[in-house]
Amino acid sequence: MAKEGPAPPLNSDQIDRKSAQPAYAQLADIIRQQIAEGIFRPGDQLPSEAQLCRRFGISPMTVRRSINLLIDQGVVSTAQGRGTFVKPLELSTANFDLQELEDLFTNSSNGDIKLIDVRIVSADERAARKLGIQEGDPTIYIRRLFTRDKQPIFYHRAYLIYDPTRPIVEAEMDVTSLQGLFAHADNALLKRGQLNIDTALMNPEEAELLESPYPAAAFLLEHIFYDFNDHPISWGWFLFRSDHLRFSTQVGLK
Amino acid sequence: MAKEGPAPPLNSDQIDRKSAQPAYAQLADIIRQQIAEGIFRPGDQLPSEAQLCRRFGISPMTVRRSINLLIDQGVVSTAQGRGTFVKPLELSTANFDLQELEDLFTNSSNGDIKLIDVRIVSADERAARKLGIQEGDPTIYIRRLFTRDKQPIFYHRAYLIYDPTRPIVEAEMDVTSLQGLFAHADNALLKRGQLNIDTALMNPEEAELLESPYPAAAFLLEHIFYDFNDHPISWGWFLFRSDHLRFSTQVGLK
DNA sequence: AATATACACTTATATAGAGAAGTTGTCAAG
DNA sequence: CTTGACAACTTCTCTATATAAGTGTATATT
Repeated sequence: MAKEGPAPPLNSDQIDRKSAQPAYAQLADIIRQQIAEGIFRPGDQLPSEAQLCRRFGISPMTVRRSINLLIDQGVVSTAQGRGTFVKPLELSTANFDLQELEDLFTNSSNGDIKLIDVRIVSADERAARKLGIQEGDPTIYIRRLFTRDKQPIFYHRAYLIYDPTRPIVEAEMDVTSLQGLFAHADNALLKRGQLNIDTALMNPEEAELLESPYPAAAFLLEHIFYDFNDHPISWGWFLFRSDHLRFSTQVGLK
Repeated sequence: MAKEGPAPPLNSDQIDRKSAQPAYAQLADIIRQQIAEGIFRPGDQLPSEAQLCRRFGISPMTVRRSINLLIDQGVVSTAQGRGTFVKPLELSTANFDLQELEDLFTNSSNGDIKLIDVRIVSADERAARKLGIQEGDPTIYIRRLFTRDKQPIFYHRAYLIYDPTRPIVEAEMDVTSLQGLFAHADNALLKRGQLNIDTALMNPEEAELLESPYPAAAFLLEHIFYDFNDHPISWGWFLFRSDHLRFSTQVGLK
C-alpha cells in the first residue's frame, strides 16, 4: 500500500506568497476545496505532512497549522502514526447559534423595547431555587416587549437578585440593559450563563402581546446568568414568535 | 502606563514537563483558570507573549498556540500591536448542538424505529422545489416513528430523490438508515446538509402518534442533504416532543 | 504649537529543524 | 505458522529564531 508513484492530486493550486492571506490559511482552503470537489472523499487519507511540505514548498509547522485549522473546523481528523483522514458528515456536529438574535439588536435602528412592568416581588419557590436564594426573598421582576417596525418580536421576563445591603444598582442595570449581553459591552461581572431552548404554547396573554394567533407555538429561551462567585444574578426567559426567529445551520462543506 | 514593576499574577501554577498533557494545553488551562477565578476580568489585558515565555519558560510558538486555542474557544481576543484581552460574555456566542439527538441513537439499545409508510409518490410543488426536481417527478416518501422504552420520541418524514435510470439503491438506503447520519459510518456520498429548527403546533394525527396532549407545541427539525454535485438527495423533517429533546448550552467559563 | 520621525512595544507569520510516540509492514528466528 | 525485532512511515510537540506589521509614546523638527 505504498503511495509512491502517483503524485498527490493537489496540483491545481499553489500558495501565493504575495497574497495577503497567510500560507497556512491558503493551504487549508485548498484542501477544503479539494474535499468539496470530491477529489478527497470522506474516509480518504490525505497526503502526509511531509508530502504537503514538498508539494507546496512550505515548512512543517505551517502545514501543521493548516491541518489543525481543518481539525478545529471538523473537516478532517488525525490519528498519530496513521495519517490524516477526511471526516464524514455527521448530523450531530450541527451547531445553532444566536447570531440572528444579536442581529435583531445591532442591525435594527427601528427596534424598540417597551417596559411593561418593573417591580420588587418576593421570590416564589421556583424563582428561589433557580436563583439560589430563600423563598420570599425580594427580587426585581421585569417584563418587557421588543418590537421592530411596530411588530412585536419577543417578550422577556426576568428575575434579578435584589440585595439591599450591597446596592450594585449600576451593575444590575448592566444586566438589565439587554444590549449589554449582545454588544461587546464590558459586562465584566458576568462569568457564565446557562441557556435552554424549549417550545411552548403561548397563553392568551402572551399571544395578545405578540399579536399572534391563538393557539400558537413559540420558542422559549431560558437563561440564568452567574457572577464570578458562581452565584446566580438573573433568571428569565424570552418568548419568540417562531416566524421571527429561526435557527439555521449547515453541516459539511460550503 | 508602563506595566513594568509588578510581576504578572500568574504565579500559582507551573508547566509540568513530565505531564502527558502538552505544554500549550497546560498554559491555556492555567490562563482559563485565572480568568474563571476573576484574576483576569473581561476587558483586562493579559501578559504579553514575551512575558508568558519568560514566566513559564517556554518558547514563543508554544505560547502562541495556547493563545490561539483560547481565541478559538472564544475566551480571549487579540489585537495586533496592542495586546491580548479577555472577552466579555456574549449571548450570541451560544451554540446549541444535536449531541443529545445523537445520544438517543447510540446510547439507547431499547430504541426502535417503526416504519409507518414507504412508497413512491409524485413530488408536489414544495417537494419539487426543495429537491430541485420537476413537479410530478417520482420520489421515495418515508414516514417513521422512533420510540424508546415504548415511548414515542420523534416522528420523521422524508422525501428521497428517486432516479430509476441510475438505481443507487444502496446509497439511498444509507441515507435512509438514519443511523448513518449519526454513527461515523461512511456515508461518503453526502457533502453537506441544511438544517432548520422551527416550532410547530402538532396536528391531531401527529399528537396521536407521539402520544401527546392536543394541542401541543413541538420542535420541527427540517433537513436537506446534498451530494457532491450539490444536488439535493433528501428533504424531510423530524418532529419532537419538546419534553424529549432539549437544547441546552453554556456561555462563558466553566 | 503642530507635525513628522524614531523607537519600543505588541501580535502575526514563517522557517528549519529535533525528538517523541504511535502504526504498519517486512523479515528473520523460533 | 507464529512471534518478535526492526525499519519506515505517520502525526505530535517543542525549540530557537527571523521577519513583518500594527500601535502608542516620546522626541525632534518645522
